[in-house]
Amino acid sequence: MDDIDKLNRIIQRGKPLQKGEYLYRTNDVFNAVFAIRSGAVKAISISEKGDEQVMGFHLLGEVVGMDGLAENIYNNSVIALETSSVCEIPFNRLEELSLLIPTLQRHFLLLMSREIKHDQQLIALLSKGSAEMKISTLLLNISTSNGLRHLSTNNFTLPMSRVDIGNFLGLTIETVSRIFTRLQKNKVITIDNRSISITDTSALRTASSGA
Amino acid sequence: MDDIDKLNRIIQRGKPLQKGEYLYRTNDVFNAVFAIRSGAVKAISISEKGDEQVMGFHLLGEVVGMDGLAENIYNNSVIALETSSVCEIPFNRLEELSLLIPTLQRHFLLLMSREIKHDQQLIALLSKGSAEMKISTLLLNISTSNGLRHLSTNNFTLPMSRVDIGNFLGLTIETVSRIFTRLQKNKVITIDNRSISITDTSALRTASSGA
DNA sequence: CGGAAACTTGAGCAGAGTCAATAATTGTGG
DNA sequence: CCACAATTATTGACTCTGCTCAAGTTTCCG
Repeated sequence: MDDIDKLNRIIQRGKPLQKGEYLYRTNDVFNAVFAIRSGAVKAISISEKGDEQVMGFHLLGEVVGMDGLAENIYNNSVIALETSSVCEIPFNRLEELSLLIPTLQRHFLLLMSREIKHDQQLIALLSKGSAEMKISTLLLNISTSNGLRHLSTNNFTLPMSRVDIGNFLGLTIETVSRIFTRLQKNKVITIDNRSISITDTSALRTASSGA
Repeated sequence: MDDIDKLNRIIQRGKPLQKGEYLYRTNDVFNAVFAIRSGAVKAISISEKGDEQVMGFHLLGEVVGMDGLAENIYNNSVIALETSSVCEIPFNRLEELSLLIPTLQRHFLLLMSREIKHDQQLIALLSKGSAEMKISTLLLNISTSNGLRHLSTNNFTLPMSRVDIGNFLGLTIETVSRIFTRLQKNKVITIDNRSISITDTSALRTASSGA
């Protein structure tokens, strides 16, 4: 794994971001992508009318910043939801490197197309899903992501507020809250503020695909 | 423009697709992207439950098939909405070529990131928008796309059915129909089956951003 | 021409939004 | 470390947008 070695040499470990700090902002010049090493961030875009749209949450292990690649400026802003540390991967140096490591090109294409796939799943969810389906799916996604990083799939703390969840899924905070209490009443989850336990995964899975 | 020359040499002009014919299907092996030369197509994906989700419409001048690039199989299926002709751009030969034409690499990244941007606008629309906003936005998008190709921005024929529109925007066909008649009553558009005239563009723009 | 598919329109209903009041949690300065 | 303010979350009553069900009309196409 010599390639990994070379890669490691150009990665910069940045200082941790505090909650609410920006990793980058819309229209900043694109010069790096970032890997989340700990914590969690949200990506947002601002509409012409000035209101915020949450485009996604990114947890430990995920890579953000690809959205700036083509036009050389970031399309979204990314904000820390909690204290988070990120690795900066400078892109100009990465481009030099891709000449040496042909697989790297392909790797980037893969990252981008994964993003497209992810966005499209979200489109399907937003287009068809009830409030309960949306929230159940979000919980399952976080659970799955945790699984990949060897964290607990059944007990975790939500890094984002109800406002962010509602904004992301196209729901009001009241509805988000009501769905959480409903899922709890139905013994699918246990939730206390932001700490959540999935008590019946298969029921949650059923709910996420339209009871 | 020698590059364009080289490009032209590897493009294949295929036979026209008839309405309802597939350009490619989900899980087909990826080997080309396609430029729409005339007509219109829709991209769809099928959920686990077997129902169809319209992921987008692609009109004259657009490029489809990028969704297969990373994993070497197409994520979506693409179907002709009307008789359409497409150019096939074989990817393996394009890859050889990118070595000769460095700008081509960048061009592909641009196409992909444009797709991401587009998807994200759709996410914002689906997440926040009322039925009227959704439909107005769709009409404006078609109008704009026509403008780019030097077609009429104010009078055109919708290539897709109400079912497809509803499916795409997360609405029922009844709602689609009602919104059309409402926009007509408000003198924003004139619509007769699939032929549509935008009579008050600024009103339509207002409607699209939330009256 | 006739049947199927696509579209429109209406009446009633339900899921999610709005408005409003309260409770819990977090953060801050004394 | 406590008290108070600010933020965040819950819950209830009511409203409204968009869905369902149903009937009728128009368009398409063999």
